[in-house]
Amino acid sequence: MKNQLDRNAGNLTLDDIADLAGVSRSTVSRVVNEHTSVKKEVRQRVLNIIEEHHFHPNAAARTLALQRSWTIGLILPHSVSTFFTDPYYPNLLMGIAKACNLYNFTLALFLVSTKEDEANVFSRVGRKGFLDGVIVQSGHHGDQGAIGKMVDKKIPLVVVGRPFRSDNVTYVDIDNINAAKSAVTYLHKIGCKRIATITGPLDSTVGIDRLEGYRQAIKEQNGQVDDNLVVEGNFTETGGYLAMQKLLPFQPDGVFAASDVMAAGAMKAAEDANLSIPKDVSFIGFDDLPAASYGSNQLSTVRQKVAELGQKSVESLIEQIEDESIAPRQIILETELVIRQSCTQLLDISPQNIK
Amino acid sequence: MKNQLDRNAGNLTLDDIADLAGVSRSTVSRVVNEHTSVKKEVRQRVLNIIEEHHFHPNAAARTLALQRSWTIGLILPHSVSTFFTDPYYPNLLMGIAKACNLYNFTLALFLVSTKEDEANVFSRVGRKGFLDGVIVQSGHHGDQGAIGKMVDKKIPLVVVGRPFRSDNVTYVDIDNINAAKSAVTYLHKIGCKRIATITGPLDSTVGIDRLEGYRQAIKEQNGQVDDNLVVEGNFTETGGYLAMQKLLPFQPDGVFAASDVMAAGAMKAAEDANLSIPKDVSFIGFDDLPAASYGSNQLSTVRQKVAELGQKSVESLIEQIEDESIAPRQIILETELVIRQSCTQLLDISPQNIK
DNA sequence: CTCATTTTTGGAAGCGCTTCCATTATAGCA
DNA sequence: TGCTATAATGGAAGCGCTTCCAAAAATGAG
Repeated sequence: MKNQLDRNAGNLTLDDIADLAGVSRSTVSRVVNEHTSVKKEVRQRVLNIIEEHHFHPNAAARTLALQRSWTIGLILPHSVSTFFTDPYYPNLLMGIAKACNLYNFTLALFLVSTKEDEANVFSRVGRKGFLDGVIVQSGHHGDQGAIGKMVDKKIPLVVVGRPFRSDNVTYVDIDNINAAKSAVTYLHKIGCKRIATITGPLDSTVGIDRLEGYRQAIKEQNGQVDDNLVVEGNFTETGGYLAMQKLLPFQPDGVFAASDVMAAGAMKAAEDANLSIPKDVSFIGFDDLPAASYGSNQLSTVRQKVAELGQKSVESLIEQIEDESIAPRQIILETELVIRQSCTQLLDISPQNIK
Repeated sequence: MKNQLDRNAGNLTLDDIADLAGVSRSTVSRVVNEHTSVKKEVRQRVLNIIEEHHFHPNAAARTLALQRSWTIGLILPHSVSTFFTDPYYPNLLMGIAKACNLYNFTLALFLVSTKEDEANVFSRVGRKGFLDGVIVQSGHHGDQGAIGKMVDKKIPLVVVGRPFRSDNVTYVDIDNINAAKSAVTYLHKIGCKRIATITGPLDSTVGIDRLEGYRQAIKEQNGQVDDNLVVEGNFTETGGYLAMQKLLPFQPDGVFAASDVMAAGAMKAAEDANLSIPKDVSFIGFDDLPAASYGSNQLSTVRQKVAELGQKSVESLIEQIEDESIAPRQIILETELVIRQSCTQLLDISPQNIK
């Protein structure tokens, strides 16, 4: 034992500690795991030695014995362009990472861009003794495969954002349709007659739902949806800029963009075309990024608490990990319409005018 | 065995596969690990069964036996404000994640904000059987503790960004001093007489080094450093905006900002003060974010390849993991001055004018 | 058709931990 | 003081894998 000890100092095992404390391996294990059945003095003695030698039980051995790794996976199937361009992801990541810290879980991050990545990642994620559960950022058609596999393998799973096939899957999301609807309705109330929208990618549920909200709002105000006023964007600033350029010939006086980042691009395009905001055209974005709220032309937006989305998904996942029999459920978070200078002001802001 | 098999279908072990194939556990292990000493037909038979049952060896057991987890940790000691505000982090993350995919490593992400997090995270990171090595994003004084501990514990380590105490530590960085110097020198060459700088936080090596580059450039052009023209920023857009407001009274005609994000804020402030860019004041940023290069007022900048920084750090870490005797070394990546419309043009762009 | 080599294979130990079960020490009660 | 009930401990098996070592099978040379 001493031998072992010398051989790789600073790399003790339970046995080493047991020797040092003059007790058995089992007892040390009990101390580490806070079992009550250890005599006070013994417990203290062992604890001291552990402290003194900075002992940490080997993670792999623990995982093997307990079939629990205290690690959760986060799969971000990112279309490269938006990951480092739209603060949505970093925000989500922060929320998730913080929650992991809080509950003492480790976060394994998988950024998936190619088909190859996907196969690769899945072969690792599917492996036992590695992850206790998985969070998938979803919304694209392409994710269905991955999600299906998790469900089949009965790996505890939470999806962020409504997936295309949402039966039998726990997911966390906001009510995109109504959130979008309220923004467009607001534009109508302040007098916009030609309200345009720059949508998200229409192969994603977010894109589809926010457009649906726009449609519903227009129809409810007895309007016709004019296809010229609907342009598909891709959640990038450049995309917003280009989309706005397409819209300009049709002279919109209000624009609902499906993300703040696209709204920022669109506003630049409007300014470059010498339009004045909000006099000539009002803007509402979506997300409420920090950057939206300073400088001139502060952006009106639909606030969603992305970090909270992340936190809830972690919490819900942990629940599943701890009780595998929990039934799939949906968690829908609140959003809030935040009006700033990018919209002409509504004079009478009584409640019935806003919703 | 059959019993075992039924009990939890889809969760086979080596033994199960061995039974199914009519060979021993050892043989299956050899097949999985691609040892050559298995007879062709046997290997194929085993492979088929593995395929058929979607067998993946248990990760924890493997880690325990081999003392290798194929997982690396990334510690981002983020000051909350900049993580989801400056695309630097997402970019770095992307580079690292991609490299991990490439080499079939898993990435464990630790976002550290509070002291409590730090202790917490370290107790997990320091544990054996969990991570093969660690990448730390550094540059702040606060990181020294964490870095020191890794070094003490002999955990393979790569630091991104020059740490304050860089002896005995492998790190990956760019030459911030010279990069900043070349930007400021360029401003001088195009005729700016009152060149200001918005620095990064001055408790970070990036902040310090880029300021040092500014200083050196000014001095080399026989200038005096005017303290009124040096304002500390915090790598946020709002920070850039506020810093520029402080600079305006001193009428700078050229501004070097230590990040694109701050430059964007600063330009907004200039525009809000009715200055014209680049006629009244030229700007150079740092990073070359995608957003820098579109719309009006395209930003000149020092391009650094952040994703590559990430990739190199992974590669260097893997080298250390595979050969623990490798000596600490520094890897310095190239930067490039990219001139766009935010600077008045230099008519004669012959090489000697640029550097 | 032997016998010595070389390939292939199976058995068993070991990676470091948890936990069941049996055993010993302690306490409680008559 | 002796006996039972309880608290505290140690031993051993097991989590699922790799790999050393020895045994068995296949090969080739004489």
